[in-house]
Amino acid sequence: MNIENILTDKIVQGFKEIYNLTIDKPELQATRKDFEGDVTLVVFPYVKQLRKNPKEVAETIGQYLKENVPDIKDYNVVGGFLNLVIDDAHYTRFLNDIYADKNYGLTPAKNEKAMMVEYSSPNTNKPLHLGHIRNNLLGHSISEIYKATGKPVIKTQIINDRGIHICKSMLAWQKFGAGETPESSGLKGDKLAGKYYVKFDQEYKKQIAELKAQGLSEEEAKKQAPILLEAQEMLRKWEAKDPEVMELWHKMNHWVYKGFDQTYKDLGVSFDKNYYESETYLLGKKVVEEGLKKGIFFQKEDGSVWADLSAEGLDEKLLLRGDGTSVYMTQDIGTAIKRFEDFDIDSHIYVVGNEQDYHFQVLFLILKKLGYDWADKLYHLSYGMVELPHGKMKSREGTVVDADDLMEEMTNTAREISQELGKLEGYSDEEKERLYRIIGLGALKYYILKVDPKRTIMFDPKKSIDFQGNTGPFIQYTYARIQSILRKAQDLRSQDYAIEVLHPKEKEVIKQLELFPSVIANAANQQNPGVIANYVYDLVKAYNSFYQSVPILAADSKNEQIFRVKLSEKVGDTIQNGFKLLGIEVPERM
RNA sequence: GGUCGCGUAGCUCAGCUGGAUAGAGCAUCUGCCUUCUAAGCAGACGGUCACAGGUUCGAAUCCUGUCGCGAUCACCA
Repeated sequence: MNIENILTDKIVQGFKEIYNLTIDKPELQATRKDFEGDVTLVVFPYVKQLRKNPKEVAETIGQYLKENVPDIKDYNVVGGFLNLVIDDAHYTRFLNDIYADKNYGLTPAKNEKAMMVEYSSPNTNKPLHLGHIRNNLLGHSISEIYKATGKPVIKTQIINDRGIHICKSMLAWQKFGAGETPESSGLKGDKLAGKYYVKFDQEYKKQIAELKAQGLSEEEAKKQAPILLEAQEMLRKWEAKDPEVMELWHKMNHWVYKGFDQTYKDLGVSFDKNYYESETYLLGKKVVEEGLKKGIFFQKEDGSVWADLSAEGLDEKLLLRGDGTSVYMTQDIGTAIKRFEDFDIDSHIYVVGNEQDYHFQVLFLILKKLGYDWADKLYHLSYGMVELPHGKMKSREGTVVDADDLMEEMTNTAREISQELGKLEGYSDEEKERLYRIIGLGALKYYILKVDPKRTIMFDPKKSIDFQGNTGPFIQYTYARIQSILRKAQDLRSQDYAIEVLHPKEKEVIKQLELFPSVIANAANQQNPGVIANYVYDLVKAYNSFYQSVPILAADSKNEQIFRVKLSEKVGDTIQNGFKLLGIEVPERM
């Protein structure tokens, strides 16, 4: 049992017995390095009610804890701070207790309803880019983190496979593609579709220029360009299920899905269930119409249906167009309801960029108005944009950082650094390449996930990402070194130890290990994988400091060797488990 | 203009459910590879926590206002 739980119970009991005062479980903090002690209780909050001075209260509680908690060896008081010294025996015992549990900190799946997590949600007219990488990493990681708290999770994406943008790439392929396929061109399917989406835009711009030369205004030209009219015509045909258009649509989407699958696989993310916009885009209509009958929504003269959210401090929001067709909001209403029908879930996270904050605010409000009791169990995991040094990514200006390219670049950088350092000599090329990928992707994933999701990330592709300091490779490197020790000390791992006194650095490492379960809970509560990343970093810092200052395999006594090897192994396990929550692999060597 | 988010070291970021003297990495500088992997360790340098008020024993953290940056306020998705 970790020391904090023991102590907080005793502190509550102490206040009751001594002062007859009932208090909440206190928050303990780590004692500052410049003071003696391991954990600290701040007594200021209680002195007011007790009308006693802080020092006296701290002394009294300190004395009580020393007498009643065997692991409290001593205490000291500085102002209103009660610093408690914990016996080394507690820490050696703690390591022993958790040593054999390979899943220390992780809670097995509880028997309760699942949570659905939606992320990625790509358009099928262009490849995935850096923004999707942040989205996918967050979605995958938050799913893993919830699973680690025991919550069953169902991962999903909504694939935006319909609409004018899809028709644009289909049309351009039809006109200029000359039958090109992924096989014939050697391009990934999503790249091929993206190529023709760009092609469309080029042609469109050309036509606008021509029309302007003929005397039309910019606005008129934009509306009248023949290629745009053709695309709109294609969308109408699609909605009428024209066989020829449907066939083309199926063919190109199939290419794109295959390309996405490859990117997802490389990125290490996956989905339990896909939803397609083409299958769900009409769903919300019925619900909205029923809501209209019940008077939850209202209708304007042109027949359009609206939600009035002015009482909630928001505007009116369109739900159905005058011609009865649905909009984005309508679709999301329908999709949410369908998901709660399809699956036995009690909550839902949408991993979507913060430019849609307002959309989700409105969506959740509308579902609540419609009377769904799960409406307040919907969360928008809103994340900031990824910005490049020149500003935002714009696909039309070619400043998009492609997801596949970026992953390859990271692998290349890992390869260069590794070769420069002369690491991995003697391993097969295949093995080396596998490790370069693990390291390169580790750098990328860690770089993105360690930052608080709501913050905008500044990403400079030229400078690329560091491999030193607070980075994925730094942590992976520590893991690899631990594995090296374990290979050499195989025989020590099964033996028992008896340690009386700990090296201060060892104690710091175990204190860090003690925090792991609560860190996972925090990460889930805050929906922030960065909490895990920064924790693992702290653990590794503590371990490295220990590793450099005391020998592990050449320790003074056999007991110490065993203890230190086991401690190293546990740190390795925790790095691995922590990184798994971030979707980052860990190398046996590097 | 309304709403929401952000503003901490030269740069990238922690800390934010109020607690002791503000924490890392990068960059710059100094040491440490005959010892378990130096992608490492130890140290130096670097701060009016955007600004101004307020709340209290105590504020980077909570409240109000100001400034700066971004997003959003579409019969786009």
